[in-house]
Parts: sequence; C-alpha cells; structure tokens
Amino acid sequence: MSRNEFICDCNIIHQDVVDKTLKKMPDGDIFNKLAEFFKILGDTTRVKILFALDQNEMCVCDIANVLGMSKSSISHQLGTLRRMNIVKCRKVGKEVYYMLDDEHIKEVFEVGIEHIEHR
Amino acid sequence: MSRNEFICDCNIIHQDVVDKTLKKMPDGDIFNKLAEFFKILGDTTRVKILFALDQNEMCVCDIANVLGMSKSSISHQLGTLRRMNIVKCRKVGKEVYYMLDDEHIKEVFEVGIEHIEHR
DNA sequence: TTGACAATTGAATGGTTGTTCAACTATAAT
DNA sequence: ATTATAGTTGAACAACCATTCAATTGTCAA
Repeated sequence: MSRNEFICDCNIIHQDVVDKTLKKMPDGDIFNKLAEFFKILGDTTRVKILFALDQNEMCVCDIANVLGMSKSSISHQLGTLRRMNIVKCRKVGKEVYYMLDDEHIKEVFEVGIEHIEHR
Repeated sequence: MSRNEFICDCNIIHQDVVDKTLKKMPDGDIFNKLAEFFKILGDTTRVKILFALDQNEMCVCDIANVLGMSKSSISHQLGTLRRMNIVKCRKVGKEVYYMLDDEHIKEVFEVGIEHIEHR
C-alpha cells in the first residue's frame, strides 16, 4: 500500500519525478496570488476597460460609452480593478477619472496576444 | 437628448475622448480571446499544473500526487488546458504524459509575478 | 479472458461571479 | 433649497465553473 493512498486515489508511477517536482514547487500562496491576478484579466469587460485606459485616462461615463454598457456595471468592475491595484483614480468635481496603476499590464497583454496569434 | 441614451444609461462627458478611444479599440473578438486565455490561467490548480509541467513532462498520476488531488479533477483540468492548446500529451501504454505546448507560459508567469511582488 | 490499473467522461453539486436594479451619496448649477 | 447628474453600493438573479462521484474505455499482465 502506497503511503500516498490516503491523500490521492492513485498510485505514484514515478516517485523520483514526483519528489523532484515537489522540491521545486514554491510556497503555496504564490500560486493563489498568481491565479487571483490572472482571474482579474480573465473577463472581456475588464480587458476592454484596461485597453481603453491604456489609451487615455477616462471618467466612468466615458468608459461606459466606449464599451456600450451601464455605468453601474463599469463601476463595479472598476472597483474590482482598484482593489487589485491595477487601476487608480482621481476625483474632479462630480467626475472620477481612472487610469492604469501598473506598468506591466501592457506587457501582459502583449504576451497574451502572442499566444493567441501563434495558433 | 444624447444619441447614446438608447444604448447607455448616461451622457457622454468627453465626446472627443470617447471617439478617439473607440477608433483605437481593435475588433471585438480579440478581447474575448484574450480574456479566455487569461481565464485559463486564473485558477490555482491549473497554475500549479503548468508550473509542474514546466519542470518535467509528467503522467496524470504523478501530477495528481504532486498536487495532492484526485486523478479525475486533474484529468478534467488537463482536458481544458489541452483544448486551449496550452499543453499537449503523448500516450505510452496505459499512461499519458503531458507537457507544455506554449513557450510563452513561463514569460506570462514572470510578468504576473512581477506584478505581485511589486506591491 | 479475466483482473487490475491509468485515464477519460458525463452528470450532479456547491460555490463563485458578472450584470441588473434600486437606493443612495456627493457635487454643481439654477 | 431644489434639481440634475456622476458615481457608488448592496441585494438578487442567472450563468458559469471546479470538484466529486460513478461509470466507462483502453491497455497490460497473468
């Protein structure tokens, strides 16, 4: 009986490969954070917002009009992006202007586009 | 009455910015594909699988043991990754060995880690 | 051919999430 | 003060998704 039978419903086939790989796996939290970050980019609306903000800073109303969506849903998404430190904003009178808060976003997009266009 | 009132619940504030941005927005499908790609990376299990496969090619059983998860759930996720052309596999007898099918994955990870560690 | 095992698959389930709706705050103008 | 507008927020709903469970396929060994 394998000692792994308690945590997994299958036998190890290559104990050496498993051990070697386990040793190289970093602390578990980095994976959660990475996935959390990519999950943010994994939505069409948010991707469009970020692309638009990469052109100009914009107020909520303008973004809503560019995307053809309601102010409310855009505001919800901007809140998500702000909480993840991907965008920041400044207030001018009644209006709130949003802009990118991460230099890497464009880089990330480019690598993603490379993947898509390569197929 | 603004002509946009029919598609959006708010008035345009900066018509020039909206027009300029709309002109720069690429065809809508690229955003769907980008989001689809990032959504795949937006899951802890899949990120771990990809990190592990970046070390060695591995069979389903070994991956399940490295992650401490069931063969079934790993197989489901590998199917998703295969359908998105992010991993590929080769069959040897009863076993199926999986490996990365995208040179950019490591790059994407690195940019993601940059974002995380920058805060 | 029978039994064992690696892997896949479909259905079911519980949790997550994006949008809508309505109510609300804050600022500006009349 | 009152009205109008920009923006936010919480609840509700529907759609989506990751894991589990059970059944199945395909391959190897006895």
